[in-house]
Amino acid sequence: MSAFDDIFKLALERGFYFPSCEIYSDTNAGFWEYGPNGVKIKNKFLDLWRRELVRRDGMLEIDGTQIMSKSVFLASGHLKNFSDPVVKCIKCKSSFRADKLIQDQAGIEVPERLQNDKVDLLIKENNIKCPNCNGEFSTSERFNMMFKVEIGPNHDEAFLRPETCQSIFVDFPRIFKVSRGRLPLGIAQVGKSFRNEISPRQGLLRLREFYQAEIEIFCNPNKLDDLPKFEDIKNTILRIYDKQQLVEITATDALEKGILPNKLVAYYLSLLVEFFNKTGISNKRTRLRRLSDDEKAFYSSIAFDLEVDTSFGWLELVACNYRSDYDLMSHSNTSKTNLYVMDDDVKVLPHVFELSLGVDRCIYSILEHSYFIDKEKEDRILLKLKPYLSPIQAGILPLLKKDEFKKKSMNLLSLINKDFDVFYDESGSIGRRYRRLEEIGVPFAFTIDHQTIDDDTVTIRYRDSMNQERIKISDVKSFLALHLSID
RNA sequence: GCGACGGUCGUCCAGUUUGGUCUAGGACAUCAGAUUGCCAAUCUGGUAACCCGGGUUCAAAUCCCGGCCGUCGCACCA
Repeated sequence: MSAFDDIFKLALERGFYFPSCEIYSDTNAGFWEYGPNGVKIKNKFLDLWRRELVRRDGMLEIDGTQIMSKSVFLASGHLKNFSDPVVKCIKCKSSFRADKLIQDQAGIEVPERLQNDKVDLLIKENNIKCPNCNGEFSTSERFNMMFKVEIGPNHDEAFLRPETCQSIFVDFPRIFKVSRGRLPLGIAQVGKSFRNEISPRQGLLRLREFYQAEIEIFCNPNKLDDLPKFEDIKNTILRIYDKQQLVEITATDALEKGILPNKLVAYYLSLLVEFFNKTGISNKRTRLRRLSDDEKAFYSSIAFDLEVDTSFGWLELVACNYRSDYDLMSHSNTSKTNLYVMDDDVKVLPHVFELSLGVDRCIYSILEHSYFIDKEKEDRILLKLKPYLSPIQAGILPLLKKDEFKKKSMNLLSLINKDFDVFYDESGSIGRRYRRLEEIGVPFAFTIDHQTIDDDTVTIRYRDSMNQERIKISDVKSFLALHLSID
């Protein structure tokens, strides 16, 4: 059984995530729900992201709408780049851009918005055949990854955003102004994005509706090395993969050797790495992969992917793109809005460095890297989640199902359940209850036993070591606060 | 989207070849009770499923058709 199967089974059995609308048979692939435990991990993961990136760097967070107007995507290039007519050979199944074929074989210029039936007619009239096998073509289809929606009684065209960052770009001028922003300025956002993937697969790894946590750093392109806060991360170790080679190198050395282009990129990649070091994803199984020119997105001049090693191989978790002024320039032109800002008395159109994180993939990776089977102890399954990411932080377990034990348990529960995610369980043997807790990653269990009745102390049982020690009930709150702290 | 294979309690599996005691069975999980009392104990009892729609038939989990979903491969993945 693969690690993916183990996690998938655990996710279904313990309510981390599961297919959307699963009681109906017409549910579509690529849509998944987070159950109670999944939501708690996701929220805690995002809290960590905010702590280590947004607050640490003084970024501003916004929450934009998921439906955005057509003009946004005219400017962003999404409409243009994803409305190509595609035909498929019936015989050999190869796919081709229909407009390219018609141009190549018949020399006819095909207008971009030509309707599908007209495209099909052109193919028929000009007797265009598959260049591979000379086979016939199917009727043409348009692949646009964006979901179209209709607004109001006139069915005005709008779209579900295929990436959250467009909100940040279009909101930039107001935020910069009203927040009295200064370059470099990070604007962050967590939210849903939507892509109509052709074949979504593998649970949370490829979704049609998914969470992104994106950061756009707006900067002065002439000051990419003028960054005093670089000192904070100059010794951060980065694992950079380029041209089939992995180097482990400090941020400073990476700059000096020209592996990273400037201090701004080095700084934010370092913050990102320091954040991931706190997620429980094994540092040795991550890398910053430099993308080659033919892999990069059309808007990107420098691109690194933060990747993690999983049972599927290397998986992209964060796309880090230097988007230059591509976005602000095109939004400025399309909307006819001035997006220049003042930086030290000089007017600049800011450049953008982006850290675009796929939340769902991160959650999966954290689960996979936390999953252990303890062969010594009857194959006990445990999720060694960081305590601050665990969906439940402590279990409260009466050793006996007797009234005085239950009463003490309830007292402890009400003492801490507003500040922490805790779970009370009296069902089954004490060993079984410990196992149930560690399977969802609960790091601590407090057991109310005979001695509790005498002296108001409880047993703490640790998930990873299975060790036990005693603590006063009055100290439980501070114990948790201490052991759930991040640094 | 194409091709191959598959879809049965929460999970894993038996049953489908050859339609009929299948009123769908087991294990684990779960719930209740008893017993026990610090690492998945035992006993008793319970809850719980044939992916959806249509067809063939006296009779469909089983055969046929369509759809949906899943795994793998191809293609796609700004």
